[in-house]
Amino acid sequence: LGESVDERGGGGEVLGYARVMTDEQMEVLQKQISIYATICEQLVEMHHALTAHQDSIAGMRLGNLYCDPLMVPGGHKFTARQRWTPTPMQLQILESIFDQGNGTPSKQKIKDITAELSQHGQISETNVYNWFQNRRARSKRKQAASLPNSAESEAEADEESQTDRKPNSDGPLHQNMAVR
Amino acid sequence: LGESVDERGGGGEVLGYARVMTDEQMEVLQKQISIYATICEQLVEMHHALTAHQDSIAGMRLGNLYCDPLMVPGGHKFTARQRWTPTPMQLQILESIFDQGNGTPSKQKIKDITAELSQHGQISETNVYNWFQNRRARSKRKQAASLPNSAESEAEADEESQTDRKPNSDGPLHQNMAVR
DNA sequence: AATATATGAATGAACG
DNA sequence: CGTTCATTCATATATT
Repeated sequence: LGESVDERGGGGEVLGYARVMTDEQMEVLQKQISIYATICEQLVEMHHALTAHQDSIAGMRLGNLYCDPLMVPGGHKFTARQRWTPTPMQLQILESIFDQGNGTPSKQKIKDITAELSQHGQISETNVYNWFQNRRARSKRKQAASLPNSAESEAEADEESQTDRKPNSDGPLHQNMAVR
Repeated sequence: LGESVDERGGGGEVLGYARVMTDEQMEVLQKQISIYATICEQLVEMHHALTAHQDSIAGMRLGNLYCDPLMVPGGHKFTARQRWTPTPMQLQILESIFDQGNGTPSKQKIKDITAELSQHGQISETNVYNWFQNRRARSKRKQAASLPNSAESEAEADEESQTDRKPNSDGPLHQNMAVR
């Protein structure tokens, strides 16, 4: 692990806000992430070890426990979800695949990916397919905001920025902490 | 917690280096951490479930590892994200435009509207876009809830489950998965 | 304060 | 593929 936060100041054309972190803070952050990474590794390992023999522990799929940390102090109870929701693990994997560049995966790729992801929760090929479609589409739709204003510095090519706060989870930044 | 990340040493002079992160990077980081946090939560939960019958409740050995200075228990964020709030003036304008019927605020329209509204406060095209999306969707839902009750006297009895509607994911339907 | 509701934003799925 | 719909999540605001 390690690495983490690279900086891309971009052409220096950072619109919107920027926050400043001291080295100490950076370290704390990295450590934090590192700790999670380690814990996850160990837990996953443990999981595999534990489920190696009795792999059918009451259908104890990690993916099936969607975290439903909803408040619901006493109102509803958990209703089954009608639409697929990627587990964090699945998301992690999907995201990393997406970041590897190669655009929309081929049919075969989809199958492979689905196969792998299903180890982390229920999922279908359609889900994967849709996910990539959406990811790509939304990632693209992001250039819309800043085109009329070309008066700004133009350092690199693929620098996108936005005028106001338009937080979008889309990742222009290919920097996912590897869990390894 | 962790308000923002700046400030340190009151003198106002920063020793050492400081790095700058864009909002996007912050988001990526937060998401990353959040994912790990969630995965860990679930794994721990699973661990407990797995070791439940083993009288050694010692499943807590892991517990000591989590140190979590930055994380907030509720959401895994350490920075609060502010969301756009329309000013009364903006809202009024939006509302009137909405009432004009044009259900489809085309891209160009959005730009225009945004331009106009920005004279009355901070706003982005995405905000406008979202606003119309929500407005329409909710206005639709409202009427769906008011006129219906026709034949369906509904012996009902389902606790609160309006659950099954779309058989979750797996398998069956595949739309045309283009192979690119 | 604690809880309830309104509403901006995120996103899986579907449409053309 | 780009756009749109439907549902959900999270936060701001209102209510007790």
